[in-house]
Amino acid sequence: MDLPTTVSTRDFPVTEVTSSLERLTRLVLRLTTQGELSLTSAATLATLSRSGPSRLTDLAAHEGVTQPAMTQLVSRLQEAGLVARAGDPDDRRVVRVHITEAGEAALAARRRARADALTRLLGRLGEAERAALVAALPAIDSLTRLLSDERPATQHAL
Amino acid sequence: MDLPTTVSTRDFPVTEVTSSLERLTRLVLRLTTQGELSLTSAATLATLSRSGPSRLTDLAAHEGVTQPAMTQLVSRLQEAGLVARAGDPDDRRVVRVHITEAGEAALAARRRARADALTRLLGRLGEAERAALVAALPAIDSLTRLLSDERPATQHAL
DNA sequence: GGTAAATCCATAAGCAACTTATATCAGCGC
DNA sequence: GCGCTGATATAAGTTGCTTATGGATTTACC
Repeated sequence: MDLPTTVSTRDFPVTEVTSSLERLTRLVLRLTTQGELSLTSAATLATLSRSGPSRLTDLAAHEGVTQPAMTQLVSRLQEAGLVARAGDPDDRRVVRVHITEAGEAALAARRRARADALTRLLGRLGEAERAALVAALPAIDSLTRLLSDERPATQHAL
Repeated sequence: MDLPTTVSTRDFPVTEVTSSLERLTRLVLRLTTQGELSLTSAATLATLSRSGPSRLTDLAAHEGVTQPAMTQLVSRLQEAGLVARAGDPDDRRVVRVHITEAGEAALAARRRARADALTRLLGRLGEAERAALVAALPAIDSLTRLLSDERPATQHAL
């Protein structure tokens, strides 16, 4: 497969990218909403699994939600037995949240389910499309990074 | 830039694709929630603009939400003056929803804002990344199509 | 070292955007 | 003209956020 060797910002199909991204977003969203872990729940569990026990405020900042939202999310996860709260002996204001074994298991199960589903789908794409997808991953991650950097400052669409 | 010439399903980095897609989804979502049109609202307006007046049930099916959800969404959009309801003279059970001029304007404004924001972001990617993104668009659209085809049948993750 | 300010978390109230279950009303077959 | 189906509406409940505020504890300043 060949790519255009240069794609300037001028002739970039901005509208197409936007609508493709939105369609994809809505699908991922709808598929996620089927009674399993929400996107934010899963992301929070993943963060806890990767970074270890964290304070509520840090989690909220990391996942891009307000602190009350994270308090509620942690409460829900705690009720489900997926995380636990513990006081910090050094600073008794802070709550340290850590993932439980059940939480790790739920995270692993979710990852497995998603990987399976995606693998099945990918099998139905052509070679070229798979390759294109892999090649675009760095760009997608760059976009994500740019977006999350810009977000707090200027509130802009997309 | 060179791509791997073959990427089999076996060695495809499924986990990376999944997490990249989810990060991107959460960002698009959060950026969308800032008081403008919701994703579904915008999609509905776009459908109305493209396909003309439609019945509620058809709209609901097209956007993948339940009929009551669409009734409520249309009511909200109507209150905002972006759509209007009209009875069908031939079949007085049906309501035909059509977009208003204000609706078209809102849709255009949203598109412009998103295109601008995206253009700005894309300017900060490298040439290679932009090219990779363009090249991946067909694959992303194929994925979207596969997902929306499969969804009603098997309720699966991602 | 005692009060003021700042920081961390929780609670309250409200909202958006869904869901399921049910009601209403129009058309249609027999 | 009765009953079924089909199109929409209404009701009630849920999830996952939001802003505003309060209580507890640490930090900083005089």
